[in-house]
Amino acid sequence: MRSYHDACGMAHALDLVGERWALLVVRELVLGPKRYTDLRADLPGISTTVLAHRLDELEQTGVVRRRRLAPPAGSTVYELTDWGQELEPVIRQLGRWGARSPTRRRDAHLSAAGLVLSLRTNYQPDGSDGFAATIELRLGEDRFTATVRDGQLAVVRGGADEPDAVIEGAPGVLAGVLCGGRCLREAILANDLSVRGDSSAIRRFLSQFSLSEPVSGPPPPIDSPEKTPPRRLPRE
Amino acid sequence: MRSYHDACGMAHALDLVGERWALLVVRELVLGPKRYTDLRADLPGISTTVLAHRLDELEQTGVVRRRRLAPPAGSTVYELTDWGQELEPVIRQLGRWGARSPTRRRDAHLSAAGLVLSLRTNYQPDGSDGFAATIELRLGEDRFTATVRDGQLAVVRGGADEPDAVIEGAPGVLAGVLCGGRCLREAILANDLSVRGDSSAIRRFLSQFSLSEPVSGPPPPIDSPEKTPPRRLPRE
DNA sequence: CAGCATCCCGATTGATACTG
DNA sequence: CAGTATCAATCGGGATGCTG
Repeated sequence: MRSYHDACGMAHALDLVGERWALLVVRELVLGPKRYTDLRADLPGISTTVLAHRLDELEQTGVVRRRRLAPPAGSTVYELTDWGQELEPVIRQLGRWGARSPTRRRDAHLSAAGLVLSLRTNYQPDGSDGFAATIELRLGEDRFTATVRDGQLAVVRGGADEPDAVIEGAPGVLAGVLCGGRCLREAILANDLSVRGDSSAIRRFLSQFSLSEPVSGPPPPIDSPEKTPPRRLPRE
Repeated sequence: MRSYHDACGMAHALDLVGERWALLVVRELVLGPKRYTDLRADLPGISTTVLAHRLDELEQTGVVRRRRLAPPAGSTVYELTDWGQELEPVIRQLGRWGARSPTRRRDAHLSAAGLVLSLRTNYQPDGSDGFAATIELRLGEDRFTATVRDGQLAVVRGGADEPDAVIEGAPGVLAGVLCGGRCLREAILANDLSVRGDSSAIRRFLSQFSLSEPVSGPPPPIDSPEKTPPRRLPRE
C-alpha cells in the first residue's frame, strides 16, 4: 500500500482515504450501510475494479466493515466503523470549502448521500421561534426523514410515519431549490419536483438552508505586476 | 483535468485538491509562501514532475498564487490565495482524524509545517489561570513564534524579539515531546532537543497540548459472526 | 443478479537526467 | 534555482468473464 511516509496526521489520513474515489465511497456510506451494487450505482464513473480495491483497502485499514445481513436478506453490505463514521465532519468541511469554488458545476449528478450531507452542512435556522416539522424526502429509491426541532436538523435514512409533508424529486433538483436558489414553485410546475402535505412547513423548511456563495470568480488570468507588493521573504 | 463530475461540494473539492500530493503542498504553504526548491525539500518523496504539475493545477484553480519577490530577492514563491488559506480547517480536521489511526507511524518524517499545524490543532489550555508566554521554536532552518495568552495559542512564522524561552530541535522530536508523551528531560539529555530561557514557562507550555489517543488497535482480523446483529436492510 | 476477478489500454506517477 | 524531458512502473477505467 502506498504511503507518504509522513508522521503528520493529515498525511496519514491521506494514506488511508486519499486514493481516488475513497472519500466518495465513505460519503456514500455515511448515511448507513450499502451493498456493492448500490455503491456502484451511486458513484457514476467508478469502475468495478476500483470500487473493489477501495473497499478492500478501507476494510483493511479499519474504516469500513463488511457484514452479511441476517437471513432472509443474506446480502453483503459495507458500513463505516465508528472511526470511519468520524470522517463525516471532515467530509462536510471539505464540502463546505469545495461548494464555494467558482468552477463547480452545480448541474452535475448528485447522489442522495451528497444531497443529505449538504443539507446537514448548510442548515441554518433563521428566526429561532419554535418551528418544528417532519419532512419526508423521496430521492429516487431512497427515502429520508428530515426533522427540524429547536433549531436543530436531523436527517436519517428511512421514511417517516406521519410526516408533515413529503417532497419527491431527484437530489440535484432538490439541491437546486434548497441551496441553489431555484424557485420551488417553478420546479414543481416543471414537474421536476412534487410535494404533498403542509406547504407552509415546506416553505419554512426550505428557507432554512443557506446559499453558500462562491468565492470571487475565476482568478485573474494574468498576474497584475505591481498591485500586491511582496509581503515578506520566504526565509528569514 | 480529471473530474468526478459530481455536484457534491466535497467531490468538487477533491477535483481541486484530491490529486496525489496536492493537500500536502497546501499544508506546506499554510504558514506562508515558499519557493519551489523549499517545497521539494519539505516534501520528501515528491518528484519534481509532480510538484510542478500540482503547482500548475493549484494555480489554475485559484488555490495557489505565484509571485516573484521584489529585488533584490528576485526568487519566485508560491503562496495560498485567501480561498486556499481556508483549507486550513479542513487540513486540521483531517489531521485530527488521521492522527488517531492505529497504523500511523509516529516516527516518520515530520515537516515544520506539519508540526506547527498539529500544535494549532492539539492546543488545549488546562487550568485557565492567566498563563502567558512567548516561545520561539527553532525547527531546522525555520523559526516560529508561539504565543500563549488568554487561553489562546498563536503560532506564526518568524523568530521572536524577546521570547520567554527558546526550544530547538527537529519537528519530529518536538512532536514526540508535545503530542507523543516523550519526556522532555530525556529528550534534552539525549541531545535531541535544546532549550533556553524560562524553564517553567516551557513546562507549562508543553503541558497544554493534548495527546490524541489512537482508536482501538487494528481491526479484528476475522469478522465475529453473530456479535453485531444486522441493524437494518440497506433499502426499504 | 450480486460480487467480484481478469485483461487491456491510456493516464498518472516516480526516478533520473538535463537545461536556462 | 526552477523547472522540463525522458522513461519505466503503476494506477485507473472499460469491457468482459466467472461463480453462486
